[in-house]
Amino acid sequence: MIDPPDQPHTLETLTAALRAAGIRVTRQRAALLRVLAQAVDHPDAPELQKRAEGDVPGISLSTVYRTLATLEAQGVVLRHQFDGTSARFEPAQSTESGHHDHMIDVDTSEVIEFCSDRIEQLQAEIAAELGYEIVHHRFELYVRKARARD
Amino acid sequence: MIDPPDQPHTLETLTAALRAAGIRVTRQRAALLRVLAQAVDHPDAPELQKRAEGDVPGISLSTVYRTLATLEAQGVVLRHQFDGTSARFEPAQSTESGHHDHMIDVDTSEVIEFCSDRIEQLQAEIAAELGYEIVHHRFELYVRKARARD
DNA sequence: GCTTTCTTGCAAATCATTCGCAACTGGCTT
DNA sequence: AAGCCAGTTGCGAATGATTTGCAAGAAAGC
Repeated sequence: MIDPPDQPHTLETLTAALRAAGIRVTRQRAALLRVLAQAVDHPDAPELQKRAEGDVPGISLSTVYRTLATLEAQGVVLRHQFDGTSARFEPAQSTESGHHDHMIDVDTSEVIEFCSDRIEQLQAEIAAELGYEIVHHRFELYVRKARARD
Repeated sequence: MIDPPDQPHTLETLTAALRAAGIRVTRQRAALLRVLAQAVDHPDAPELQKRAEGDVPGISLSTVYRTLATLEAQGVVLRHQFDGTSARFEPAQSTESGHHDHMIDVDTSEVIEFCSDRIEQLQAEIAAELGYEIVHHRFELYVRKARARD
């Protein structure tokens, strides 16, 4: 797991950190890092492949999956498995400003991020009360745009 | 969707309700209903098949899956897709006494149910605040038994 | 009891993801 | 700058849970 940097990860600090972790920064990995850093949404593997093709024509889907697994293991990306869709990924750096959870618009599949300290607190209490400690959690709201009230 | 009964569903009221909904209560479906009603855990499809074999030797896995899909559509069972495991099922009737969420012991895969009104309330607020209404949600805590403190 | 329609069991198909393997390439070494 | 070599890639095949096509079988109404 790569240590949190003093400054937000840039592509440079990040590749350096990866190299330091004994992970080669190949063209395909660099491309995926860039594509992930630029993503404002939550793309899945085929979508990331498509976006990386600009940098590395012919990058294979297996490489995308393998790289994502590697980056996930390094704590650089987060994998989300929302209901009924393939896995979606986001850079962990977007989490640095605090943990967030997700709302999924069931009509559009759009993903909306939100934070709630109270949820975080509440779940820790619940676990503690039952004699457990939290390893990780999953909190997803499947939602639909509220109808303007009549 | 089958209406909530005046009394808790028995196998009888349930099969009657299903028949009324135009769904034939075959031997395999009856067996699965019974097995689900008796389950205190959260079995997956192959496990349900195994348990139903007592009543219906040779019941096929596809039938189990198909039946579970049918019962889910009727609101009779709930399907849970926890991380890294196959889907697990539970009778919806165990939800009648109020909604519950799940803690999954990452060491044992054991599923522990818990209720929290505050969570329910909180998530409704969060969604409303962002202009959405909740269709359903997913709240799972992946936990580990707390080490007795030294 | 008979018929119609819904169900079943089987095997084959899906679908996202992973894996084996031979060819290739970062990046340290000299 | 050239070489080495373990870590990586691309390909295609394998995986594993779940779904589906189809012909044979069985609920429930008549």
